[in-house]
Amino acid sequence: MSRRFVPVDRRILERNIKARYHAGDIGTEDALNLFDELIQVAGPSSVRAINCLLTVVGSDCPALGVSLFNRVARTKVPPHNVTYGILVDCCCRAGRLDLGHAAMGHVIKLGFTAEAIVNFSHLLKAICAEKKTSYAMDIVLRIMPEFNCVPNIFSYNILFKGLCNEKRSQEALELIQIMVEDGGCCRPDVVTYSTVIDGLLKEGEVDQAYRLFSEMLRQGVSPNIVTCNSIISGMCKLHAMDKAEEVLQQMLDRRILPDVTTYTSLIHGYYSLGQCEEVDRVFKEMPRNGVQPNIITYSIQMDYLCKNGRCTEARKIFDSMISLG
DNA sequence: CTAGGGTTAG
Repeated sequence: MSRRFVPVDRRILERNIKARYHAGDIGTEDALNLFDELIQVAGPSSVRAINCLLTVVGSDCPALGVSLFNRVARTKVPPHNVTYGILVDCCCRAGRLDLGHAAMGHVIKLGFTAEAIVNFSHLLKAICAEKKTSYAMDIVLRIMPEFNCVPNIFSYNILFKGLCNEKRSQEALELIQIMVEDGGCCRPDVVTYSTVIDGLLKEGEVDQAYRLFSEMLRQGVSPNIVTCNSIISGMCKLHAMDKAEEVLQQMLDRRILPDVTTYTSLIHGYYSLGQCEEVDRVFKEMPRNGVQPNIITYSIQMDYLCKNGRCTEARKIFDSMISLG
């Protein structure tokens, strides 16, 4: 019998699993049943179908994903690097960073490291979540290169998020400068800048945040609606309304249409400064850009009115909301 | 088949 002979049953099952996975048509229960079925007849060709099933189960219940992996390990199906990637993610999300490290140990032993960039990302994210970003930085800057695994922008962006979460946005700024000056393949992108600008604003550094936003534009990195809303919201919370308006203007210049979140942030900011004329101006501007207030916008408005002895006006808005549905 | 950022209130 040819070694490349794959039993028909197995092949049909594998093909069926992959097709259903790509159609988004496998729930956790289905995946468990299919796994039981497949594992009976599984061979080396089954690993991709197994990866699909592990992904489904693991994203719903990481601990169950780990136990399925252990069942795979007892068969004659050698896991791929990707299988280990799914495993690392399951371990980390199950709160078992120790097992995540152990799984990476297997990846290293099996010589998968050069292609294990995503596996490292899962681990880095979990390490940063434990506020051990310095350790994550050591992995990115020293350990990964030692294993010929070249860190990419994802690796760095995980570090940036970790630094900002630890209120170390100054170090994040320095790292951005190093990446820009290096001019290599790993330049800061929209996620990098958005993350660090957000971190600076959460530390109250309006001027630095605004400077970094300008730097981002100068570097030719385009913001998106999500980026802008984050910046505008942060600036409004710090009562830097002039800066928030400048960012709004930059949005309009770049044909990024403000949405209800953008305007609601501005309205909240102006109310908190007691600048009702500005609030009125924003309310008038919204429909001109095709944006309607939502329940949050009205709640902010009613909150302000009630706290300033204008309950009758608030009541009118409340009633109008009902008639607006 | 596995990876990164964010937003409006109370």
